Amino acid sequence: MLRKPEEQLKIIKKGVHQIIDEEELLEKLEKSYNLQKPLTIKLGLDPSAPDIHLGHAVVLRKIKQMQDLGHRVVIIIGDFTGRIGDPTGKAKGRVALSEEQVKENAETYFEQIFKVLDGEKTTVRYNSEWLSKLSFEEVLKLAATTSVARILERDDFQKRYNNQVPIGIHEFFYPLMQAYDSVEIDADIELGGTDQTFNILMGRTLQKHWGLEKQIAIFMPLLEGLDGVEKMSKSLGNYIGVNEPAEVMFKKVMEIPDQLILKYFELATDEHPDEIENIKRQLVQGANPRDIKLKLAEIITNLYWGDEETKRAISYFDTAFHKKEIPDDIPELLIEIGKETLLDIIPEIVELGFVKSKSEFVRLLNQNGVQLNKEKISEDELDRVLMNGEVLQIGKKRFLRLIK
RNA sequence: GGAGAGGUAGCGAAGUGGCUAAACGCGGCGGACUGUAAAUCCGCUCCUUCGGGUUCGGCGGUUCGAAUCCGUCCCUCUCCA
Repeated sequence: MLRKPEEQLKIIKKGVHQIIDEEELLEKLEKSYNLQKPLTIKLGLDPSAPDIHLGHAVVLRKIKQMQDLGHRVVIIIGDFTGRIGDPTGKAKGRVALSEEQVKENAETYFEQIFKVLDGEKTTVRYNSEWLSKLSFEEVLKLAATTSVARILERDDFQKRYNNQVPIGIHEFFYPLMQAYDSVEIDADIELGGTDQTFNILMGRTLQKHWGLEKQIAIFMPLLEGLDGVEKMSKSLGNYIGVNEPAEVMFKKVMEIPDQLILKYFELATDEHPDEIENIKRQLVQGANPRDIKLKLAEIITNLYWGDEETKRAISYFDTAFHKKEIPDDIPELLIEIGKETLLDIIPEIVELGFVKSKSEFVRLLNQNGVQLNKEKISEDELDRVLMNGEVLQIGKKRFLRLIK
């Protein structure tokens, strides 16, 4: 049933940034093959930010490949870690999540994750199950496995320390708690982005301490977001969410900087390496990156939304941005009788989130950023009575159809 | 416990009684250009019924007037014990 260890290794290695340690991995694969016993892959999730984006998906895709090789995944919902705060320190004093919120977030996660992973080969655990039961004595034992100097090696701590940004003592336990999860489930492999280096390696240290076989650490490259510089993250707003509507996803892929096209092919699609080589050649030979990007956007959108939705997204993109016409499939606003001018509906479009505030609307208007039926309008046209089906547009991408 | 330095818009950072809704940079948004991207240029970036209203860690005070002065509280950093 399982493929030969060497073959497995080859598949696993594709696209990864680093494996610690490759020889150990081969040994594990051999053992697993000989006993016909799948390996346990650990995937830890923070329950506070339930939006999965293409950056997360890089890791998920790799895990899926291993599932296809017959291995099993244990998802660990970090409900306990999530309850005490945020290790990045960005959201200080974050409110503790209630049990229900955690459950709710977890559900949202699953809905997204299983767009990539195989649910049949996945187990879900909550780390409060074991972490909340540790005694102070056991916590001390945990803490004694490392030193302050070692803990401060962690990138995030180091940065904050140098920038004189506070670090809570309890935050030192984050890596330890996460690492302890590996002990608890006796993980064979843990995957993560390179930003997880410290935490994942800590898992190895702890497992050794507890007399277990050390887990293999597999690091995936970080995927840059739409800005092309920072890693994709929700808080930076440069992300492409797997749950975003097909049209949005398509458009966002089209917005990535050209230099990232190949990286996206490598990390965000399941294209064969030969095909990626082929694309690289085309680019070098001077193909218009736009066309390559169109293909990329199509492949990615299709992975999450399927053929039909993807077709719709393509045609939306083509009309709205290429031909610069008004697409069919846009949000609508029902106009109440008696409030039939643009001026009248301003409060409602603010309410809708179409514009942030009335002032912003006025500003946009003065900047030639507002169009009605593809014609720029000015302040003194605000009191014209609107007709059924007219389309209000802001900038290049915001459309609203007015219905009577 | 002691000494010192700080807390200003999404972020970084000026501003030490009125000319400050608050310089400048980044980010974001709109326009031009384009390939939809990048680069570049221009504009905008608290809310508003356009009269005004609410902002500079919190609260209270001084003053005709406070981000700026005083009191108090909270928070952060550094050094010492």
